[in-house]
Order: sequence, then structure tokens, then C-alpha cells
Amino acid sequence: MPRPGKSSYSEQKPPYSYISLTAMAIQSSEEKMLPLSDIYKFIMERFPYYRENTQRWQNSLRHNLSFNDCFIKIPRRPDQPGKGSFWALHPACGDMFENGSFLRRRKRFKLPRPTPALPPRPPPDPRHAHYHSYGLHSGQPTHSFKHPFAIENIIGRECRGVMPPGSVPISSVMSQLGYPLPTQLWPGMGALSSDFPPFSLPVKSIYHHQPSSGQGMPAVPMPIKPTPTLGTLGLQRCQDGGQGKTSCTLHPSLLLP
DNA sequence: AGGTGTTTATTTGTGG
DNA sequence: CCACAAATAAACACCT
Repeated sequence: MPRPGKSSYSEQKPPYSYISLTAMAIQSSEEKMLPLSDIYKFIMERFPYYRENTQRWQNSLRHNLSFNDCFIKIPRRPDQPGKGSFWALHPACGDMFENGSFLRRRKRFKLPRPTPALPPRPPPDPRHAHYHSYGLHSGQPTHSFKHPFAIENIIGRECRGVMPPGSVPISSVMSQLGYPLPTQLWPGMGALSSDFPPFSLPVKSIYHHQPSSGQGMPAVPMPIKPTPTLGTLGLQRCQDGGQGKTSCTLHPSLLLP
């Protein structure tokens, strides 16, 4: 029984910040990661104070998970069904509370700044005057050419093919890459209809172009690895019908509704 | 609708 | 007193 005028032990707020409570929960787990609901559970089991006003402190805790770089989200694998992601501690945050105070950290853990934005590049010229190929890492122009589709021998190599299910014509990829769709006949093609005939693009050509987000198109994530993969460009590999060439199509996840 | 996650804004607390 | 960390509130998006 709590004495009058004095709160009982269980009513007292534990001297731990939400960050330290969360870190304790995560570190107590076998896999060093927990879903949100288990973090709640850990705290409520151990600290009776947090069995009340759950709406309030759980909102604060979620704020902390998102706001603090020391917490990272780990997606569930298909064999780990359940709600939400797993939360873990960023490996680089070390012992956040080495000063012994779980109430206040010495310094906020901040992730290094993301790579600086690449220098702006000129928009593609709708009159097909000059087009540039941009280095993936330098962001600097590497080649220039006259025709918007005259990229690394694309013209003459493109082929008509049967589009695999869920894929889109390379014309979509081209607009994704920041190139305008042709408004006139171009070599090797027949008359253009409003329904642009599907064709494909050699993989190698895609690698040499910096993607951009066009009007109404989702931004293509910039590749961060030295060797970009199709996936990082939002592309997927496909075979051209009958041609046997390896080509790409825009990944279905990037399709507009 | 409810759980999860992100973000912004404001207030409160702590340490130097 | 000041800077900064933490707590709180709240709006909102997304997903199941």
C-alpha cells in the first residue's frame, strides 16, 4: 500500500528516457531486434508506471524510433509474418549511455550527412540539339550526342519484341531517364502511332545514364554501389521476344497507376 | 478502424 | 542563462 502523500514504487516514473528504455528492450532480445509491439510489452512488463497512459507514452516512443538515427528499421522476411518492421540499434551508436546516466545521453547520435546532391544538370533539349550522358558518380556529362535516342548505339539495335507481363515499353524508361519521347520519325522505326511500339534497350546503355525524375514520374533511386544493378535503377531484366538479347524494362513498382 | 511510422511544433528538463 | 536533449502533442500517410 502506498503511503499517503507519497507515490508507490510502481507509480514512480522510472529514471530512464524512452531511448534507453527502447535500447534496453532491443538488447534484451535474442536477435537484438524487436517489433514495436514487443518493445511496448517489454517496457510494460518491467515498469508498472507504463501500464497507464499508454496512448501518450507510446506515441512518444514511436516518435523516438523515427526521430533518432540510433534506431534502424529492419524489414520482415516473408517467413516472419506480423505487423510492422523490426527495430534494432544502429551498429555505429555503440554505448549511448556510457556516462552512466540513462536519463540523458552525452550527445545525440547523428548519422553522417547523406551524400551531397549532385550538381544540377540541364534539362533535355526538346529540340534534340544536344543530349548528354552523365557519369553515375561524378554527375558530370561524359558523352554528348545529337539525337535523344542515339545513346551508345541504341539506334539500330533496338528491336521490337513481345513485352513480358508487368513490363512496359522502353519508351517509359527513356522518359524516366529524362529523355523526351520522340515526336518525329527516327531511324529504323516505322511510323509512330500514339501507341508507341515496344522496344528494348541494351542493359549496358542504361548503366551509363543518370536517371532523373520526370514530370509525374517517381524518382529513380540513385545507385550507391560502384557497379549499379538494374534494381537500383528501378529496372528489371527481361528477354526480348525471339531476339535473345538481354534487355530491361521498368520495374512494375515504378509504374504509374 | 487501428497499428505503425514520419514529421513538425512546442514545452520541459538538464548540464555546463 | 544558454544550448541542447527529451518529452509531449498532434497531424498525417500508409497498410491491413
